[in-house]
Amino acid sequence: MEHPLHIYNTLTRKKEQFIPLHAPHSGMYVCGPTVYGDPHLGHARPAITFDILFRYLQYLGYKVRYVRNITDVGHLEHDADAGEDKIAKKARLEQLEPMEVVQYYLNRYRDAMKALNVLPPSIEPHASGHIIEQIELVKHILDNGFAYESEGSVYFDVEAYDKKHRYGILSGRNIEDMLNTTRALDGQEEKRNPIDFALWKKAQPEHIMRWPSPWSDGFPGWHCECTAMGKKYLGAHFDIHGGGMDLVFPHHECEIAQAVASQGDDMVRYWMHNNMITVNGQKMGKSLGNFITLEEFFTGSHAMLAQAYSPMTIRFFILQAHYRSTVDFSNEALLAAEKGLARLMDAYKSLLKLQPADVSSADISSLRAKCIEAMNDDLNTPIVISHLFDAVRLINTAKDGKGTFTVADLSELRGLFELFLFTLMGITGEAAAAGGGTEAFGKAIDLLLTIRQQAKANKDWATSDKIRNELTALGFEIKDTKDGAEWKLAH
RNA sequence: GGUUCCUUGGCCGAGUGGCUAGGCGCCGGUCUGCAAAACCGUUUACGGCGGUUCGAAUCCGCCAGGAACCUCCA
Repeated sequence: MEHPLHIYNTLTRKKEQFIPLHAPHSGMYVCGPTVYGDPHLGHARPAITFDILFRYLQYLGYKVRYVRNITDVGHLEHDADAGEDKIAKKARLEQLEPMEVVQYYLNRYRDAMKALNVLPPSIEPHASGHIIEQIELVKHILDNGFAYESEGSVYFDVEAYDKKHRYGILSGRNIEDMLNTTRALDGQEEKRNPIDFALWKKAQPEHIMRWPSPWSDGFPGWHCECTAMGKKYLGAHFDIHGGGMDLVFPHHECEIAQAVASQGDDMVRYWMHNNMITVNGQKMGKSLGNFITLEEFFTGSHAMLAQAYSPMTIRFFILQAHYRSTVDFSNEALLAAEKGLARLMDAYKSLLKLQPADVSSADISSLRAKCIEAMNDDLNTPIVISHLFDAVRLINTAKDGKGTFTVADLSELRGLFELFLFTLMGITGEAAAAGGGTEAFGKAIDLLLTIRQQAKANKDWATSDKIRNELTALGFEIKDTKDGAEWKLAH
């Protein structure tokens, strides 16, 4: 590789060259969803970001194990439902088994990810399926003197830990500041220190998701699952841990503390975080209630949406911003993404029809290297896309008869689109136009357009416009070109 | 209050010292029976005030505004 991959490491706040611990193998762990609600646009960001990384690492030749967990236990509520977790609360409200709720929303999540063409990870471990591993983790931390038992619960002793290591290394905090700013949480009176966090929580009598442990019938604290499952599937040291920026503190900070407290050092070499999707400048999220679910985007069924947006539009919209920047949702921005993507796809289709010539009128040899360079620069997909648009201009010029390409250059251009747009950025081809489109169906449309062509030749504008207008009304887009008419289904 | 970070043209969004980012939109032109599409061209930038430098959107300081995290969150 002439340009090695560099990724931004939150821990060092620098771009660093990616050097896997055990090439050609590479391991990545990404915090997945808590499955207690429909997936919204915010969930698409990390899924797509790390999907790009997953695809690119494979392209570079690594054998990647990608672990993305399913959080289906833990996550304490902060209000009066002391000790009751979100899954259990939802279950009781809906009179469903907790695992029924989990399965329902997990299915919904997977459907949405599939629509977005997010590749399934190598392993999707459930927190509830790894209670034993989490209990083992807590035991190690206790044995090493960095935790204490209190009233059947186990808490991480942040102060003891901070004397030997440093708590706050990832988020840049120090415990003096945190001592002054930590709010009063449930179970506070059981803790030695307000900033201590739960490793194991004793379950209240009404709490239905519970497991036996040496300390009580209860459930693991909410940071344990990632530490335990990361170690189980990727080993005590692995390459990449990713997630949303909102997880840096406390979640990932606590994961580091747990790893160091249990095994002496952190498991993770590179910490990567995607930024948030915002609405009117504010984070789109469950707690603010300002989220739009992915299904609502796909169907257009939300008051804030001017129309439906296809999964590929959503994907392209997200990839047009760098993953470490916030991206602000608006109909205007989504519409622009939709049109831009259509332009890209149209150019690709035109490319397939271009006839080769003896010479090329434009030099395209640098495009591939530029795209690779952008990918290597911390997965800069907006730059990759801008280079593809450069190619679009050249293709369209040739289509207009004002330029030519050799066989080799046509094949290079095709390869460019196929590699960067389809394989690496995961844009799928005929997603929008494919609906019900069979060969015979297409031929029928072609027949109508042939009739229209004959009418035009006879200057029978009434007939030709009637065919075009009625096809348009039925949802087709008709384009007249030099070589006859083209059509496609408008979403 | 603390920690981290952001402020680019009508909109979105790249860009860490000098070279046209790109997309969408607008306007003009080419093409077209008309339109759409396509192509060409044009236009509007780097929150404010200072400083460093031959030169700053890019580095430093101050000010203004905003965000994330400090409670579950992607």
